[in-house]
Amino acid sequence: MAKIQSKRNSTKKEVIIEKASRLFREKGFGAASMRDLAEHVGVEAASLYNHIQSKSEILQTICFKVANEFMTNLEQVETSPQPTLKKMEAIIRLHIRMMLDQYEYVYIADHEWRHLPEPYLSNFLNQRRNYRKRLSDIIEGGIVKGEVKAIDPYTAVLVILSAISGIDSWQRSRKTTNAETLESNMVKYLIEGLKK
Amino acid sequence: MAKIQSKRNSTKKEVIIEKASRLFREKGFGAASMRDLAEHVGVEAASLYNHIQSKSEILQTICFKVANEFMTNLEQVETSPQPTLKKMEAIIRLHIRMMLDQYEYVYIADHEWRHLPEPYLSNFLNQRRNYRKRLSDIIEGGIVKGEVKAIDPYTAVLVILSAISGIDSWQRSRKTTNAETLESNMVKYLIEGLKK
DNA sequence: ATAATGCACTAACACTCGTTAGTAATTTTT
DNA sequence: AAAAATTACTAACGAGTGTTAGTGCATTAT
Repeated sequence: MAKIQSKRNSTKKEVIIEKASRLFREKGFGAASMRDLAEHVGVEAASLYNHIQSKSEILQTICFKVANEFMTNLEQVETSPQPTLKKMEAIIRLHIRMMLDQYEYVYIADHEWRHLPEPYLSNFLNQRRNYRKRLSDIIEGGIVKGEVKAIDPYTAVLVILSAISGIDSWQRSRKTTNAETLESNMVKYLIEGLKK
Repeated sequence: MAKIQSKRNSTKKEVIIEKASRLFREKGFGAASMRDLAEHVGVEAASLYNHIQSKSEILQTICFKVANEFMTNLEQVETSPQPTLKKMEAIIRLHIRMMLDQYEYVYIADHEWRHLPEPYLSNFLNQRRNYRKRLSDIIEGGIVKGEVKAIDPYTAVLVILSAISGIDSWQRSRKTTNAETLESNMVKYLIEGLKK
């Protein structure tokens, strides 16, 4: 290896992706330029290409990293023997926590996936559709077993996921509210709507 | 007046803004180009500037049009003598309906406001903060009067607004669900979380 | 020690961007 | 009918875009 690694335990590629995630969130993927990014990394724009292949490769990495993380967790919850409401609570809590401490990444996967080039775009949307379908299957199963109020499962999924992804506008406006309070308030509201 | 107005009852400026709203939503403000827009309007890019002053003027028009519409409605609800839950239901229903039939505009005001130039950006954010504060005041008033469950009002506002703004991802994936069903399912879930 | 690799640099290419200037045609106002 | 205003056009501007080529230095592997 050559020069100093800016951060311990991270390759330069990881540093680039980390800085990019911040930039993409602040300015949007389209408005963030490679020269912008290079400046934040502390290098010339052309040098970035020694570590990455393209601007959109960064976006792909971020989007699928997030997607995989959620998918992995969902599989664990699906195979666990908890009652439905506990499953949903676990999923909700994971989403909130991801939103709070991997804010940049999650935000981008939520809002900037549009700019993925094909075939990654279709792939991503398929994964997302699949994820939501499986979430709504959990809720539907809960209704059948009589553990959950009779509500349209798709609507419930929509409400839950959207509500959590809205935390971003929270983060900006109220840094005073601590994370646990927010999390428990949110869980309370969202789970209450599922209880019989 | 000169040439044909592409649509009855709308000036060319309105046509431009209408087409732009579609484009801005699909590609994002940054990625949508004036030449793109011109093509949709059926004119050369330079000709657009006979009707508008700049690209960001379009964004401003859209964002503040939406903001004003919500503000006007909020004022009506605030001064009406309904119980708190009815007030909230009215607001929720308006938001859902706006989302369903002014989708493009609302989406842009929700997602593309970042690209507003100052001082419009600050202005917009102030209005938004004000709107949310007043919403949470309504809920807080309901709690004091014992009409609403004791829940953190800000969290409730966040959940409600975010959930509704998530309808966009619905619109794309399930055109089969009719609007009234979606609206009533959503109201059910969101109001249930407020009931004692 | 020598060869091979890794990585940052400068320069540049081939676009695309929002926007302006200037002009001609058409329509509206006087 | 003459003057004024409206609006679409072509051409072009300067700046910014992602990205590639090519060079040279520093580190690693042989």
